[in-house]
Amino acid sequence: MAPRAKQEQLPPPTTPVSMADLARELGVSMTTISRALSDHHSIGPATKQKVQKLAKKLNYQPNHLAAALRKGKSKLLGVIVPYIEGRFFPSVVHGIESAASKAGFSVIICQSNEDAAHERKNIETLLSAQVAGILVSVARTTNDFRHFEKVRKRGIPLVFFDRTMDNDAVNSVVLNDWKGGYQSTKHLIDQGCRRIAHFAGLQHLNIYRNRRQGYLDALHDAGLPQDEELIVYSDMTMEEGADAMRRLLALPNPPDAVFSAGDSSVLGALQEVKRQGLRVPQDIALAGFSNEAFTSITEPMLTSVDQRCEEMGQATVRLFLELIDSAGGAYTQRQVVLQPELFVRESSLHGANSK
Amino acid sequence: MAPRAKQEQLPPPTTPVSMADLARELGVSMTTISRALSDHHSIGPATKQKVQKLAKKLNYQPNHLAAALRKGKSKLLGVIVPYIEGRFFPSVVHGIESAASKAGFSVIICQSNEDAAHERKNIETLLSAQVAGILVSVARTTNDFRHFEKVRKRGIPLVFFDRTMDNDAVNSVVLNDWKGGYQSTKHLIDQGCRRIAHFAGLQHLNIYRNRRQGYLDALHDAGLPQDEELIVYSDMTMEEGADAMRRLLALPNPPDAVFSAGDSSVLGALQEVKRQGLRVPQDIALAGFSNEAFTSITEPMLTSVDQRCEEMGQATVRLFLELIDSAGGAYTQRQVVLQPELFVRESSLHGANSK
DNA sequence: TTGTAGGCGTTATCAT
DNA sequence: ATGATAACGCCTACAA
Repeated sequence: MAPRAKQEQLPPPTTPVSMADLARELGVSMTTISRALSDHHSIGPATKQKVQKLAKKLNYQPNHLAAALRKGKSKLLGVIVPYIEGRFFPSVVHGIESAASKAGFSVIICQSNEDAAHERKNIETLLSAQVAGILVSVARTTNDFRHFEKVRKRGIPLVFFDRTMDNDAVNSVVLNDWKGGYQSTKHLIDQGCRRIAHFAGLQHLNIYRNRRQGYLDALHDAGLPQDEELIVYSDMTMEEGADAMRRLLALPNPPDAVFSAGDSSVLGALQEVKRQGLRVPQDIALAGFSNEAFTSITEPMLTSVDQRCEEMGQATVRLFLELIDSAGGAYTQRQVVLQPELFVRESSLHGANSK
Repeated sequence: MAPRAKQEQLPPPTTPVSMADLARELGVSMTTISRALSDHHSIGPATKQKVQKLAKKLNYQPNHLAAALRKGKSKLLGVIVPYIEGRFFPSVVHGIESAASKAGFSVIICQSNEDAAHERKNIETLLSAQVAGILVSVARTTNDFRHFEKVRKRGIPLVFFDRTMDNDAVNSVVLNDWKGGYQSTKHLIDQGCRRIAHFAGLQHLNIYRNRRQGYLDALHDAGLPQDEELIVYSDMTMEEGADAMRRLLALPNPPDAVFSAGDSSVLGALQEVKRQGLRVPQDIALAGFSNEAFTSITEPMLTSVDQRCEEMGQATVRLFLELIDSAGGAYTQRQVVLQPELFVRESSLHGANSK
C-alpha cells in the first residue's frame, strides 16, 4: 500500500501550442489559422494544407475551454445517476458515452448516491461546468424538483431517463414498465398460476408504480382477484426477497407464483423456496425484473423482463441531440417509451411436466 | 418509441448572471465580487455578506470554464476505461467519482472499447478538454504507448490503474495479482489438490502475466511440477471456460483443480463439470478471480479473489491528488499496490467430506 | 480594503 | 482570400 517513489528526473513540461504560435510561425493571422483548422470555405487549399501540417507537427491541441467560453456552448454533456453499480446504470452509461462521443460530446458523470441534496449539488456542478445538456435519472429520495426547473430556465436541454418526474411536462426516455409488469404477470397466468404474489418497490418511483399497475391490470383482465395481502413493499434486496417469500409461504393459502419488480429479491425468494425443499416452478413459479446477468445462471434460470439498458442510453442521447438541433428545442417536451422484452426461463415454465 | 411532443410554450431562457452583473448591481468592482465569492481575506465581512446574498438571489453560477482558462488549470479529471460493464470497471469508476467529487473534481469518462486507436482519440479529447489529470486502464490491444508520453510531456499527471505499462516509470495503482494467484493456488494445494490447471488470460496484460506467475510459483514452492499442458490461454469467456474444462477432463490424466484468472471462465467450467455429472469440489475443485457478484449464488458457490475495485478507484484519485499537490508532482513515479483478498467458498473446500 | 487593467485561447464581426 | 480587433467570464498583479 505504501507508495514506492522513483527518483529519476523527467524533462520539464512543454507549454501547449496555441493558435497564436501557429500564426507567428507561418506569418499569417490567427483568423486564418482558426478558419483553416475548422475547414472554413474561404481559405485557400494551399494555406489550409500548410496550417494543418504545422499543427500536426507542433502537436497543436485545440483548447475546448476557450472555444466554449467564446461560443457560449461547450461540448460537455452532464449525466447524473443514483450510483454506478449493478447492471442497469453502468449499461445505460455505457450506451450514453458511446452515443455521445460519436456526436463529439464528452460525458461528465455524477452520482447522486440516491440523495436529493447531493443531486442538487450535482446540478450546480454541471451548470458551472457549462454543460450543453443534462441527462438524469432521479434519486430515490427526490420529491422536490425545483433544482431541475433552474436548468430549464437556463435553456439547457434536460432529459430524464428511467426514473422521471410525475409530471410529464419534461423530456424523458423510459421503459414501458406497465407493459413489463403486465406481460410478466400474464405469462404466469398462462402457465396456470392463479394466486400470484408481487414484490413491489417503493411506490414513490414511477417505475415501481407502473410495474405494480401492470401486475394488477393483468390480474383484473384475467378475472383474478387482487389481494393486497399478496403484495409486499420493500427495497427489494435479496434478504428482503427471502423474508417476503418466507412470510408468503407461511400464509394459510400461499401463492403459487411471484412476480417481482426486481431481480435481487426474486433471487432471494428462489433461495428461500429451495431451502424449504419446495420446487421451482412446480410448487411456485418465479419471475423478476431487470434481466440481471445472474438470471441465466441460477438453477433454475430466472424469468425476467429486460430493460433495454443500452438502447435507453442511446435514445437519451438521441433525444438530447434533437433538442439542441431544433431551435426552440428546450421548449418542447417529448416522451420516448422503450418496449420491454420478457425473457422466459425455467423458473416460470411449467411446460410438459405440468403441475 | 415514437416521441410524443407537447405544445405548451415555456418562457425564454434567462441569460446567466456573471460577476460583471453583480458588480454593476452593487456598484462595486469585479475584483471585490471575485474576492468576496472566493472568501478572500481582504474583503470586509459586510461587503462579503452583501455580495454573497445577491449572488444567491440572482442565482449566480460561476463559470468554471472561464476560471480554468484564466488559471490554466481546470477541475476536470479524465478517466479512460476499456468499457463500463461487468463488475470491475463500474466499481472502480464508482470509487473514482466519489473520491474525485469530494476533492472538487468533475469526472469525464471515456471508453476505449479495448481499442488502441480509440484510446489515442480519448487522450486527444481529454487534453483538449484541458483536464487536470488522466486516470487510465489501458486497452487490451494497446502495445504502443507513445500517446501517453504526450500527456506526460504536457506536465499533466497520468495515473494508470489495474492495467498498466510494462515499464514501471509511471504512476500506477495495481492489485498484487501475483499474490492473488499465489494464494489461490496455495489454497487449492492445501486442500489436497495435486494437479492444478490454470485458465490464463492474454499474457500481453500485466495482470494476467502476474496471476499466472503466482500460480507457477505456488506450485514450485510446494514442490509440484509445472505442466504447460494444464495451462489454457484464452479470453476467458464462459464458453471458453467450458471448452477448456472439457478438454482438460478428456486428458489421460485430468487435473483435480482449476485456478482461473477470471470468474466467467470458471463459471463456464463449473457448468461443464456438472453437465458431465462430476462433483465440485470432490472431483474437481475450482477457484476464480474477480469476486464477481455471481460467485456467491452459484451452486456450489465459487472461491474467488477480490480485486478491491472501489479502493482501487479511491487510491487512484488519491495518487492523482498527491501529484498535483507536490510541486514537481508530474516528475515522480509511484506505484501503489493493493492487497487482494481470497474469498474461500464451497467450490474449493474439501472440508470434512474429504476426497 | 477596494479598484484598474490586461490577458488566458478562441471565434465572430467587420473591414480590406 | 485574409487580417485586425473585440469579446466570452474570470483572475490577479499592481495601484490607490
